Amino acid sequence: MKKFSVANARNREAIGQDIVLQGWVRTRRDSKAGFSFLELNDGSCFGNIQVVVPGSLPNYESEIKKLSAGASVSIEGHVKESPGQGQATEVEATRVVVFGTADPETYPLQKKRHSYEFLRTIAHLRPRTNTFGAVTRVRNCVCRSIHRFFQEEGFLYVHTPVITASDCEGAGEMFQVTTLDLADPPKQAGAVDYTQDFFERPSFLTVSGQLEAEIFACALGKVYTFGPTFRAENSNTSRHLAEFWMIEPEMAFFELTDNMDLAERFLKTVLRDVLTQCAEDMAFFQERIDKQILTTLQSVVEGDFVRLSYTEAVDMLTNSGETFEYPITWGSDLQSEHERFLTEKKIKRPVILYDYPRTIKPFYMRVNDDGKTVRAMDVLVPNVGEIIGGSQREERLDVLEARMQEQGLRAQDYWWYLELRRYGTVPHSGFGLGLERLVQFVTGMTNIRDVIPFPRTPGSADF
RNA sequence: UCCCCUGUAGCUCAGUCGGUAGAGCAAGCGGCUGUUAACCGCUGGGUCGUAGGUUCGAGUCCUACCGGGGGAGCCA
Repeated sequence: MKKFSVANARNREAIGQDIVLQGWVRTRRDSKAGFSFLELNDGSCFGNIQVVVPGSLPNYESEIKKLSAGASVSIEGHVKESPGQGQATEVEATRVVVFGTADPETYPLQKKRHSYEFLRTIAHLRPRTNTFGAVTRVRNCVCRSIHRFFQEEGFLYVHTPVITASDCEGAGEMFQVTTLDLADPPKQAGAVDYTQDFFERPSFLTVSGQLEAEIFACALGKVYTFGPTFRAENSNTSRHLAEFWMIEPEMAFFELTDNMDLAERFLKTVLRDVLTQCAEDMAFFQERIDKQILTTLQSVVEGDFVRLSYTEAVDMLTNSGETFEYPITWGSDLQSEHERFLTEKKIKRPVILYDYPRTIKPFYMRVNDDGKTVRAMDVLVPNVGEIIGGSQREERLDVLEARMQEQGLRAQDYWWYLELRRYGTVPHSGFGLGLERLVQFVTGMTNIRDVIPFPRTPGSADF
């Protein structure tokens, strides 16, 4: 007999076949007519398959009648059209093998709604819930779509290092990596002697692969990274993780408008793929998580992103008539409330803001001819806020050196980065996208800790 | 890190003005049923986050700590 996934067995085309199904019991309902219904799920799709188990099976009284949520089984049976409502097919079991029971007295998952807070405390079991199954499948779909998009656009997937010895990435607090004995580190003149550490210098977990990605873009054209990223910021919000996955494309011969075009095309492709490939999971998010999610995603796919310069955005906010907690002044960074107003209330679509004041952006962003702004861009989406941050990179050696000096950075720490400008420099651009924020946006899940299998946040690294 | 809220049964929560603890779901038992968040009845289930304090008396008021949530900052 052939093994079928639940997804395949639920398909009408399976009717008439003798199959094997293996998975976990979601519920059991008994009929006093002498048989039982089992709802079985194996992760292959959102829905369960209904298995009808006749009372004539030899282990019916001894095992089947004791099955409860969470038990694991292997079922041999015949697929037929279901006479009941709610499913196209069902399986009439001829044999049921119980792999493992799940004592209902102690099994934490019940046939009811649990809070996400509680489910986080049982991260080893929460993938068995409807919501986390759906999140996991959508997250997988997003990742597949990301790779497909870049591969079809001619990008090379490059692996930038997770461990970095340069303390100069400047994108936030870093986790230090060391093999020194922290209780008694070797010392030299009162300070820790890092020449005795594993890499013979202080080293850290990466906060961005961008600078290394630029190296490959400046040799091979279009590249992207997709890997884990670490921030030791003590930020406790529904949009931040200490360990998250980031996608960073980097393109030679791309100016900022090319960068914006790519970002827009990229997001639309991913959303379109999720809508078509995860329809059943998305219907669940629409029903139980966010009643607007399908129309929101659909409108993003169909319409153009609105592009506004920072200066235009400041004017729009100033003239909006809206009262904000924080004042709007040209030259200071926009607050969350400002960004949310633009993308959720005023424009009600994704917004790309660009040409930010140079004083609030990092050294590597290209300075505009006005001398006051840089070629930065942020993509803002409803509900999540900033989902993409990127820029055209400064390719002029002298300007870059001046910018580093302006921001108090030592040129020798960046010697290799500067050499990219010294030898065959090219205009280039790129952006960074947080995978979990994208999954949040797509699913409507409000807490980022519920779109990653094992969230790491300040004070929390269980499982 | 700051501000606000919160912690009561396995889970989700109620608990009034300070007077010895409640519901729904889950579980166990029984009934009913081609059922589908099944339904009906009965039963068991509690160191009220922790430690102090006020009081004749604290789930309730006060303080500290711990956990969780929301918002802010930082960012992706």
